[in-house]
Parts: sequence; structure tokens; C-alpha cells
Amino acid sequence: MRVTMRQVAERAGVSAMTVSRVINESLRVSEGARTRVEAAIAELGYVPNRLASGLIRRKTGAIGVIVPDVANPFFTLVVRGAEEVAWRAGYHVILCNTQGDLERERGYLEDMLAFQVEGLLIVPAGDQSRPSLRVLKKNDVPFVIIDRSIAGHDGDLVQGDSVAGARRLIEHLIALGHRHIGMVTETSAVSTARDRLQGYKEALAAARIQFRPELIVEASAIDVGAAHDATVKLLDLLDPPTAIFSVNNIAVVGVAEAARERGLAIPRDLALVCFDDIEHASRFLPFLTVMVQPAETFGTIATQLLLDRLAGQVSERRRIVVLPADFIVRESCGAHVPVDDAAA
Amino acid sequence: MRVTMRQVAERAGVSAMTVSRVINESLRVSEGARTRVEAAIAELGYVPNRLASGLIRRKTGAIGVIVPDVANPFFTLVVRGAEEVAWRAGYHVILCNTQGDLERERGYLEDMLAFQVEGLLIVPAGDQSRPSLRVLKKNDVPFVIIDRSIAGHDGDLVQGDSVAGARRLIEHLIALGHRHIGMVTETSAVSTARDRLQGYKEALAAARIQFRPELIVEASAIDVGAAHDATVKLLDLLDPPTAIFSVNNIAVVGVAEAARERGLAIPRDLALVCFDDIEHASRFLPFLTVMVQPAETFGTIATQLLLDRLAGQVSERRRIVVLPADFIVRESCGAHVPVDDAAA
DNA sequence: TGCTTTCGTGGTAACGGTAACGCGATCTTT
DNA sequence: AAAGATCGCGTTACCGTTACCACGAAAGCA
Repeated sequence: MRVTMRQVAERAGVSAMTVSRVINESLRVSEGARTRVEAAIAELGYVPNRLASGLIRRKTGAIGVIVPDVANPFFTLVVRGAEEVAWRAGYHVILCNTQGDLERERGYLEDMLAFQVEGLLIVPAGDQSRPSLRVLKKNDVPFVIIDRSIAGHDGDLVQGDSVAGARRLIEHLIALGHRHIGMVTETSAVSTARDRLQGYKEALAAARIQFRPELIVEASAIDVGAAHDATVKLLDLLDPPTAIFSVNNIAVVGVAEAARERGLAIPRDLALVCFDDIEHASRFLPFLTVMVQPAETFGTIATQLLLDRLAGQVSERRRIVVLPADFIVRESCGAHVPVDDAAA
Repeated sequence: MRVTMRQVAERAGVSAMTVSRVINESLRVSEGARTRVEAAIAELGYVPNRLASGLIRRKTGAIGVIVPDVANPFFTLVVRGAEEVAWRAGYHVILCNTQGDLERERGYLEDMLAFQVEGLLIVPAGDQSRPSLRVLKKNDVPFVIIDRSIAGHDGDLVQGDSVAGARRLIEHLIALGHRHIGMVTETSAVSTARDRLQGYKEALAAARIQFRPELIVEASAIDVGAAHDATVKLLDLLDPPTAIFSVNNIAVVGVAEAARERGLAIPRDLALVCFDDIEHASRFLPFLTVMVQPAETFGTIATQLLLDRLAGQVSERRRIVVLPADFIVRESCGAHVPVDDAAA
């Protein structure tokens, strides 16, 4: 049986109320009583029950974070940033992992509500996440969407500029002479995938290169195997691409695997660019040319927006923060020096 | 204000008790009442308050997981495995990140208790974590230690065989002709670091190679920069090592950075081995020769042990599971074919 | 038909804390 | 020295839900 406040009170020879005061405000408690209570707490190993105090105070000091995949270094960093800021503000983070599955997302979302989190940070699985968010509104729980906008939703949002980022990557490839550029993307229900495809198209259009739909293949962004299979389809084309743009850092692993199987050396036989670094890998062997988004900042800023809402009443109905990405040229395109910088 | 059960009851024209029954057992409720209650729940977006129900039922359906660093792919996989098993058993996972900091570990541990988790999985920061565990015992909360044993503690444990693994890695290096083998390790308060150092020594002894303390350098296992600096010390020796054994997958990133700065090519100028893969990186560019521990299995088995304790009373006082690691030879030692396999 | 057994439902207490108030004892003020 | 202010602490009620018991109505049984 877990130690309760009354047990502490009895041992210290005071009432429960005095124990509560020692734990919380620490005002108006005599030195003697406080000492005895503290001793009793230490002896019994008492830990206050936050369910009980949360119930009456209507505050739990917890915020929920829901991401599709904690194993994705991008989201891992988002979470770390969020946790850092939350911790400093005296909040705890409860983390959930949806594997990009809508049902699981919905389940965890309700679980977080059930645990009475005071607010939520959500990287939604996609546009279909929208109905789930209505529950949050009905219960008056503030939340901030991260990374992906949701069509038709108008709450706080922290995201990158996927259109511009993708355009920049493709321009780089074009400047290096590539005309057949494949793209491994994920479902268009995810706004970043939509936007990056648009950036791709814009870059082609600007260079007067015909858009060829067969160069676009789709895979789940959680599953490396799916990206591998999609890449194989690209490489099997009669007229295969000389460069591939991967929609993110997970898919790019599948692309690399497929290329290696085919005996294609990168960048000699195939150029490769993608969004978001593979944390650790990028330091161990800096190789991939990427648009690096400030993932940790996504987390810190989103948390800040949320804390604002929790603290006072923020006047604006909606706040959108767009964070720029860094373009880093490494080896995977065969251009150590960014040859197209002069043109940009 | 959040929607409560009474509001649902009022709208459905029944008592709170009936609403509770609809939500839980779903026994002994008339079809009509159930329908009306379910409609009211949907309309209002009602989510039951788990603080309240947890308070009275003494069950929250949550287990806590405490790891030093979610950004470390090894721990990320442990967490994923744990979450998978927990979810299937109807439990939720609350995840915490200590950054290897004892104080933070202690804080989160109490937080988890405060949230009334039913059990805990812990990758402790080190031997000094022991006092914190006493709080768990006093409160009768079952827990399983993962990855690192704690001197003097005798609870359930899931770990790898670090001694044998390290010995195998070093034998490999010796078979390739290396005699000057450096090791970048972390504080000996962490059992895996101790054990891996012992494996290192055993392998040297078996080959009648003199142990040289100056070849062992210590760094924090969380911080890549520290590993980098430690490696620099090794490379600055008058008689620098021709091979380096990194205690884990994070430190090895710092080793690689330091080597690159010095213009040392791996494996040409320096051979490199380590414990645990860098997830994603290992698939993107399979390069490192490693002992790969089944991280996800660490998580699943530990969770299973915990669930056993939660379900019934497990008879044994203590259970220890030791999981073997896979030795994978890749390029970082210059031996694609494991030349010493015949000798092993 | 009268009796017991089920079924569907509601009332009440309790989980472990805290807000609000009350009350005697000490301290301050004029 | 009397009046009020402050201090230290306890009592009571309540947060939202569920365990437990009770009760009327319908159903089963003799």
C-alpha cells in the first residue's frame, strides 16, 4: 500500500492539513512541526498523490506531447526541446507515440485528456487528425500543432517552410545538371509532403523542366522498407532519375538501401538530397546534402506558445510561427562547394 | 471548464452511476439508457477523468519509463519495445528523460510515483541511483532495471553481456594485428562501462598484451563533445592507439569527429569498434563494426517482467535476463570478412 | 396468486488531497 | 490593560469517479 498523507500526519503527530502546508506553501508552520513532518516524510518515503491534488486543484502540472515516431531523430529533437522548456517552467511532459496511426493518435489524445494534462503539443498524423482535435476544443484544452498544418484548422502552429526548402534543394540539383529528378514522398494527407512536392514542381517550372508524374512515388514516412520499395520502382523506370529527393530523413534511408542493392554509388551514379538530418549519423559521417530544420527550436517555441496560453489569456486567436531551414551541402550530390550559390 | 460525468448524466436523463456503467463494465444497462448516454458523451465530447477514477480504483493503467537520453537510438528502441508490449496489455507509457542527471532522475521518479504509475522501467544513471530506488520499495511499486545493474541492488534486471561483448570486439582488433588499442569509456559508476572495460582487459590478457592505463579515457556518455575531447587526448599520446573501442554509440560519434579533424581516415589510419548501432545511420551507410544489442527486446522483456509482477504475485524474489549481442563486422576495422572467426 | 429471483437504476460514502474558515493563543498597539 | 492583529493548527466540505448497498419493477416459479 502506498504511503498517504494521513500516515505522515499521524507519525508526525499533526493533522493532514499541516503536512499539506509543509509540502506546498511552507507558510505558517512552526519550526518544530515542520521538522517532524519532514522527518516523517523521509522515513516513510512519502510521495504526494498528484491524482488527488490535481483533482481538487484542477492543475496537474503536466503537458502532453504526441508525435508520430519518437525514433525519428527530427521528432526526438522536437521532444527534447519541448521537455527542456516545460521542465524549466515547472511542467512535466507526458510523451506518446502514435506510429502515424490515426486510431492510436485518437486513443492517446483522449488518454492525455483523461490524465488532465493542461495542454498539448501535437505533431498530427495528417489532415484526418482534425476530428480528434474537436474533443480538445470542447474540453477547452489549449494545444499547439507542430510541423504539419491541418487543412481547415486554425489554431496555433509552428512549422517550417517546406515549399521554399524543397525548391532550394531541387534548384541545387538542377544547377548540377540534373533533369530527371525523382521524389520519394509520403501521403498527401501530410501537409509537409504536399508542400515539398509543390516546391519541387515550382523549381522544375522555373527551370522550364517538364513535370513527370511517374517520377513521384509514395511511401509511409514511418517505414524504411516502404521507402526502399518505392525507390526500387523509380530505379526500374525505363528512364530512371539521376537524382532523388527524399521527403524526409527516414525515407532517405530506404532510398540509400535500394541504391546500394542496385550497385549505384552515391553521388557518382545517383545524387541524393532530403529534408532533415539524421542526428548522430550526420556528425559521424557528414554525407547527406540536406535542408536541416531547427527541430529542437520547433519544440521550444511550440512549448512557449502553449505556456503563454496556460499562463494568461493570449489575445490573438491564432499564432503561426514559420522557422527557416538551413541548406547544408555535403557529399551526396557530388558538389562540396555549393556551385549554385552565385545564381541564388 | 471540462465536461464532467454529471453533465453527461443530466443530458441523458440518468444518474452519474449509469454513465459510469456505460463507460466501464457495460453490464446491466438498458439499451435505451445506453444509447442516450452514448449520444450525450459524443455531443459533449466527454472524456472520463482518470485522476478521479484512478484515485478510487488505485489503478491508473500507466507505467513509467525513465531513461538517460531518449535521443540515444539504443534507448529509443528500448522505449519503443516497452511501449508496444505495454500498449497491448492495456497500459500506457509515461516517458521521462534524465540526461543522466541524478537529481533529475530522482525528481522524475517521484513525479511518476506522484502520478500513481503502477510500475516502472528504469535505465538508471548509475550506481548512485540506488537511494532513489528505496522510495519505490517503500511505496511497494514494482520496477525493472534495464541495461545497467546497480551494485548492491537485487531487483529484476534485463541486461546484455558487456564483458563477453567487449572481449569479442577487442579480440577482433587483436586478430587484425592491433596492439595499441584505446578505449573511450564513461564513468565507472555505470555497470556497462565497468564490464566493458573488464572485457577489454580480459582480451588483452588472453593475448598477453600489456594493459596501459593511459589508453583508457573517460567521457560522459550523453555528450558527443566530451567523447571528442577524450579522443583527442588519446590521439595526442606519444604512442597513439591504432584502434579505438568506444563504449557506446554516442561516444563513437565524438571519436569519429576527432579522427576526421586530425585527418585520420577510418579504417586506414585508425580502426574503430563500438557497442550498439546508430539506428538509421547503420542502414543508411553500414560502416561501423559493432556489437549490436537487441535494444527493442530489452524493452519488451523488461515490460513483460513488470507486467508479470503487476498481474499476480511472482514467486521468485529476483529475475535476471541476460540478452546476447550480435557481432557485426563492417568496414570500420578494414576487415569486411571477419578474419578472426576461424580462431574464435 | 404469492413468493423469490433477477434486472436496471439510484443514493451514499470514500479515494487522498486542498480551499476556506474557525478558533485559541500569542503578540502588537494605543 | 483592553482591543485588535497575527500566528499555528485543526475541522469541514469538496474535486469527479466508483464500490457498495438498496430498492422498485419485471420475470420466473410453485
